[in-house]
Amino acid sequence: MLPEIRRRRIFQLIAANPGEVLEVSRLIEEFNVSVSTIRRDLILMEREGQVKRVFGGVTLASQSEHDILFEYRVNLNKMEKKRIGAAAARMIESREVIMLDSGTTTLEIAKHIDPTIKDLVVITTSLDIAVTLATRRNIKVILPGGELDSRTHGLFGPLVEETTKKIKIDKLFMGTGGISGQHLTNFNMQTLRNRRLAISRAKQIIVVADHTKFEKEGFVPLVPLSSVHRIIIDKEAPPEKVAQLRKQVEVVLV
Amino acid sequence: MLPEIRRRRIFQLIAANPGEVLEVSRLIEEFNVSVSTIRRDLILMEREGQVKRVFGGVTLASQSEHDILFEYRVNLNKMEKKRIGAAAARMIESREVIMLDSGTTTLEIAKHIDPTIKDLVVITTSLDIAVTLATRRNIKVILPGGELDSRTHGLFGPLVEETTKKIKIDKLFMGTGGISGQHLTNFNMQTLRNRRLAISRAKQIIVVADHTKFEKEGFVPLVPLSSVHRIIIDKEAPPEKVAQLRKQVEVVLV
DNA sequence: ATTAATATGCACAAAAATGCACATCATTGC
DNA sequence: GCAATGATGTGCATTTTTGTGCATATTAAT
Repeated sequence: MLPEIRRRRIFQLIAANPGEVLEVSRLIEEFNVSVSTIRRDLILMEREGQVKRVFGGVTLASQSEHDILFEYRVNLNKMEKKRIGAAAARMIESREVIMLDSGTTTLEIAKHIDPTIKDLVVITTSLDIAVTLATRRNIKVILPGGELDSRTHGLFGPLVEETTKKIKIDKLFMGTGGISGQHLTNFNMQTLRNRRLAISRAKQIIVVADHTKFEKEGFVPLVPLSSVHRIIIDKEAPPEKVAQLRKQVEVVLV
Repeated sequence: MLPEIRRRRIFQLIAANPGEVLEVSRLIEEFNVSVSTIRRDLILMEREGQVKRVFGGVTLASQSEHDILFEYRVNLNKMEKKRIGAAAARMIESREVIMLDSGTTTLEIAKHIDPTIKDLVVITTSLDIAVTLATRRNIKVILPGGELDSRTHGLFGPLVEETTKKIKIDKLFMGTGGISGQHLTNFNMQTLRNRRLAISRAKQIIVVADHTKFEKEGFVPLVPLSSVHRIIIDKEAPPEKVAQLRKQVEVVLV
């Protein structure tokens, strides 16, 4: 059996009974491998953040099931998103009001926010971001309300707009569907209005995008690039595209 | 038995009778281990802050279930909560607008909603419920917005109220801090206003409570029992208390 | 086919958990 | 108060689990 397959099976066994502890001895029997192998698997999986090791066994890292889904998606993430997220997080300062759009890259921003930051207010349409930041005492998390989109775990609709109208945002961190010539583009009509409104309320707009966004093109132009203050992209981005981009907006390569 | 499993079971035993003191001798019998072991467990658990040691035994560190970390709470009285949740879910019908309060019991309601239900609208302050229902195509999930409470994973504050004012609710499913004589009680001032407002907007109010709620008493009266239409409790509830309750409100035992 | 990279099992050292004996401390009854 | 009783804390030997280095096997890459 391939180690990767074994590890997935192990995870399935653990996830089958959330809240329970699965014994190492049980896993040894199940897969007919040595203690060392199982242990190394578990160490690996713990580093990934999926599971928590306890003396003699393992449990799920998070007890509520929805965190599982969410952890999965994070693991599908590329290193680039983590780098982008970390770079963006360094731009956040104490006592600011920031808005985090929903998306996997913005989720990485949330994960990288300085743990010692003071009195930060985060407004987000992303449930995943909200849950990630929920335990942070120094951060006030506010959700604008709205209807829930099942695929993105993000909020949309008139409620989002209503709330957005009322607030002032220091920094808006936004993902994008694609980058094309002069515009950021969007795939989704529903979030278009919400995003435009958020942009209008923000002092500074920072876009995060991995290099694949140059190859994609949403069917709706969102905003002209010139209205964005800064864009953070990973180094894999094609240099000629980056050069072109630099004419219109400050580009940060990470 | 793994030490971690034993400690979890110990915690469950303590939480099964909140307010009562669980004796060390009882635990020794229960797990067939030495005094030292139990004692070391309790010292550890006390350091975690979840439990308070007293001479000869242990109690919950706090009276309010809401002060217990969410990860621990979901596993408390799990079976009872599942039964209650299933019963409550059977009362939900297609094309209704329901509101689900945040809490571990209401989360069980969400999990048990009939998969074939049609055009249900669920308004909830609970992120966990929202994520649980997110993938259900036949259910529209709406969050009222608000500030996020880390312990309950629930939303609170003026934003919740604003949204609540605008909607009509067919059925409101609500948890409670405690049940005392004539009133439902609350531990939390923050959610008090939100809950009262929700009650005023709902045609039918259904309260879900496991039997431990009889032993607890929040410090703020929430609403008189008479204003509730139905209350769902598990069979472990003391019969005399249930009888008393029946005088004022329809009681469903599961 | 050869080599490099990874995975596995084993032996042994380190750490954790457990039970026991004994000293100390809290509680109770007188 | 003061002794009796029972609970608590501590040190130590024993058992179990964990971590580590190394040799061997397996897989992937050229």
